[in-house]
Amino acid sequence: MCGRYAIFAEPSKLKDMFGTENILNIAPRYNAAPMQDMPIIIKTRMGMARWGLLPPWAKNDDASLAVKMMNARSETVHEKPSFRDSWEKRRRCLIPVSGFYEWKKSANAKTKTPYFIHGRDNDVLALVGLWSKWGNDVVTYTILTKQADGPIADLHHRMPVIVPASQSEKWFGADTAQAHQMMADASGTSLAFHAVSNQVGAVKNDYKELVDAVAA
DNA sequence: CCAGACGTTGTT
DNA sequence: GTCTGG
DNA sequence: CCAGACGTTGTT
DNA sequence: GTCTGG
Repeated sequence: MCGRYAIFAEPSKLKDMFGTENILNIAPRYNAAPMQDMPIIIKTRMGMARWGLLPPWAKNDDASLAVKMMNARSETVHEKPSFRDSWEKRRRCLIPVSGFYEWKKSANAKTKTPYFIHGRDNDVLALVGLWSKWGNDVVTYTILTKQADGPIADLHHRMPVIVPASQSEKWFGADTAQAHQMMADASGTSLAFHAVSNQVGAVKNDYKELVDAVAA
């Protein structure tokens, strides 16, 4: 799945990659966590939104509800009450990430090791997601997931749905059947990963060395 | 009818 | 063990 | 996702 | 808001 990630690309590079009409002056992040405001792309605009989808019918700005919606299974997203509305109304987004983290438990489950997963060529990855608006100004999003393939299948059996940035227009223009097809076709074969410091576990830590390789 | 959930991953 | 905060 | 808290009364 | 469970 995807419960922590990094985005440290130059804002101008994101603008070029996704062809957005605006640019966001965002600081590099090495340890983005659910319930934080992060950049997302909706069609040709880039803006900030809070990670963890709060459904429009929520009675309050309910953090315990929203945080559970940080991921949505691509296979069943259309039928879940929490995501249905966003799915049917094509409230799609792309989440730019430099890479994301997964924790692998040891065989005896006593310890866990964090890994940083990134594109083999270190390009920014475009994760697909859905967004929702609650009230007048709470915009939230979720990251879609699917069965893992490629090198990281050894690490985890689920992974975020990743599409080439060049398919941005296709993603936003697709009907729901085509969108499902795009997600089914998404692959993790061009990913690579390495073990990183346990320091990434604490959300308060947010510095560039977190993505550096350490002995596993 | 009302009350309560509404999610994922991973582990058993 | 379970919930909350980040 | 992980880390860290998990409580009350009364006082300022 | 809508569905499920009781």
